[in-house]
Amino acid sequence: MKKITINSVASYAGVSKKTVSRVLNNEPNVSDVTREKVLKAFKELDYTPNPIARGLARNRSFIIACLYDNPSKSYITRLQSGALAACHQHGFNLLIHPCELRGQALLDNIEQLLQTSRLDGLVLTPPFSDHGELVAFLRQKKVPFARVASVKLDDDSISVRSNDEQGAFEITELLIKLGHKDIAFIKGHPDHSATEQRFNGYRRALAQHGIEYQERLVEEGNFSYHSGADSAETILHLNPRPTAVFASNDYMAAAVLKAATQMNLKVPDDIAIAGFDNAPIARHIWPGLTTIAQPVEEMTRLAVEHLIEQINQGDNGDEEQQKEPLQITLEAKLICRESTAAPKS
Amino acid sequence: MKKITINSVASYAGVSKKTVSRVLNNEPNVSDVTREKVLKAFKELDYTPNPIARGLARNRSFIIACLYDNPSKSYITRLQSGALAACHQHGFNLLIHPCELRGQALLDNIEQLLQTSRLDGLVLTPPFSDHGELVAFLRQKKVPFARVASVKLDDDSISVRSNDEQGAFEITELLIKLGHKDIAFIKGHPDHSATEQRFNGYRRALAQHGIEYQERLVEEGNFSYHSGADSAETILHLNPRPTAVFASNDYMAAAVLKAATQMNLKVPDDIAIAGFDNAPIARHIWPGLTTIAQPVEEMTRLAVEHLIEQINQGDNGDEEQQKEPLQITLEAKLICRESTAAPKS
DNA sequence: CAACATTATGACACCGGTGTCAGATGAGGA
DNA sequence: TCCTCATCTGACACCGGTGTCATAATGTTG
Repeated sequence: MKKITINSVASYAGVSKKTVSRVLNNEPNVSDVTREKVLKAFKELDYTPNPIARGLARNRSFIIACLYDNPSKSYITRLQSGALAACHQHGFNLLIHPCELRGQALLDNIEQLLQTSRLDGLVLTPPFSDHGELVAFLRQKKVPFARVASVKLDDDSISVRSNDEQGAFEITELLIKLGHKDIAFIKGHPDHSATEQRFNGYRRALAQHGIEYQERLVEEGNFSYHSGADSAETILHLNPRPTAVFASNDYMAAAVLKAATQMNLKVPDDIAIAGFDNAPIARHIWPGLTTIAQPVEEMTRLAVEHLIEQINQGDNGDEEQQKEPLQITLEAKLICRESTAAPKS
Repeated sequence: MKKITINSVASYAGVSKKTVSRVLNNEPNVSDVTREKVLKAFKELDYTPNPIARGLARNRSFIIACLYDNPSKSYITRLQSGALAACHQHGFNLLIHPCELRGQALLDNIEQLLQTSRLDGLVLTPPFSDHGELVAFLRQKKVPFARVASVKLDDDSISVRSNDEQGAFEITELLIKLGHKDIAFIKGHPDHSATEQRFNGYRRALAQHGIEYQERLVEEGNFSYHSGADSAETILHLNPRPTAVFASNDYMAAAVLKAATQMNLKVPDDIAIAGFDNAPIARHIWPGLTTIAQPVEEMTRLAVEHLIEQINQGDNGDEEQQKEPLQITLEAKLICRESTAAPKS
């Protein structure tokens, strides 16, 4: 089995390389007759262009990388799956780049990534979406990028997010309407902008319903199960104990649930628990967690979709066509399960 | 900032392209003086070779793909992380390729993947590790591949696994030693070879301890939480009810735990539960699941490591150096948590 | 010192595509 | 009929590396 190159096709169809290339790229100025001949040759020879050669000639790699550092495996795989969907649709491939670094080491690492793989673009996911230095660095290097779940919408880059603040508001409001007044809150990782957003939603709901904000009810977490367990330890021993806990994600909520169960507290009767993200664990435990579902795949898919668009347009002439800011906010959805109910007394 | 190519370096160092290339690839026949000059030029110009051009010239892409279809997100990310570690160490990049297809559609899909990305090699993870047609297809196409967690060790390909049969044996034996005799078993997905292995371990433990195998205690699952819930429904309503349930993975075990809790059964007192894989959920729920931990990252890392070795050697002459079969089995480890104890009565 | 082996280096073609530009072809207008 | 212009097409250089081979420089042997 010998390799089929553009030359084979050209001689088979009786035209020049360049004409084959024209057909390949849907360029204008090819007569219908010629086009048909070439397309026929494609079929009969079962030709597939070599993306590497094409990449060399066009100075493109058709590769996008997805940068992440997130404790939630389900979140990561959902990100990946959305990114892949968009990539495949446009003939791109996806490189995954988990990265725990921060500061200068992060920039060095990314620089190396850029150098060694000649990426066409980068998808930033939390907590990198709002990493100021990194964003500035990429801008300076003129590397196209898109941000998923970022908050700072004050510029012209591509950004797709869901409404964390609103989600947190709704879940807090739900608890309030059930009759809870002492609602503990566990914050997420300070690097993630969602952390602030969710906290803001919590406070807005309290304020709007005339409930006083109590600092004693707020714990610092970092989105990991472990941090949730630590926070739970503190919260569940408060006196008086809050009647509800809203954790900034489901892993931390699951940790609260486990701790409460170990203390023989009934959930939701003795203490109501709510999470965020609708991770698989939210429905794998008993009682299932009331939480907020975000369209993670869709967010990433859209981000990559627009990123590829930008890459492709930057490609053909016109230098800096300066699209208008492209910022999309999708809705998050409240999901009620068994972990929330009215307080017992 | 202009691009630094091999030509810039060559003229800067006052040598030819080819000599630069020689230094780049650590080829022999370069005098120390020349080598130093070139290395100095690398440093001063901050040169990084273009992997795409190199790929074109050598007909290599420096890309490996990881093929998977697994319901467990944590398993997937662990696979990825092991594969990435090995890839990065050798200057390769990793493409992820989740794939739900089977039969001819699967082969077509892989063929397309090969065509469009010009992979250098493929890592097969369950359930593809033991997919006969796929393996035959890859062999015929002479695409290097390595298998993770495969069972059929009857040939010369690279394969890294852990001892599922032994793990299942140990966990069953643990239950038996605690005093359980009626131990239910939930099978995994029939496509995964681990399914058979774990079942074999279960039966061997029963046999070895003189406990009669009861078909009524065995349910068909598919490794998903949902299938575990279905099986649990059946098992927990058996009469007489078994005193222990061993599910082929942690998700199904978690489903059993949830179902049992909903039925007001105490775990482990009324019913003991064991899982397999040591997924995060095993320690995120209460009571924590007794389970088997496998070195998933390490398995994949080793597989990729050897795959790259094979790719690199196939590269330089000598055609078909026919290494001896490379098959590695790592140990799995029993982890005891709170979900197992002696039967109550 | 001639004859030869070995090492070091560069010229040049090549990998498989794309960009540039000049020339061929055919339609429409004077 | 001749000229102009728009549409097609191919020759050729180029992307940034690697492989092949010839040749120059050096070392080894009889």
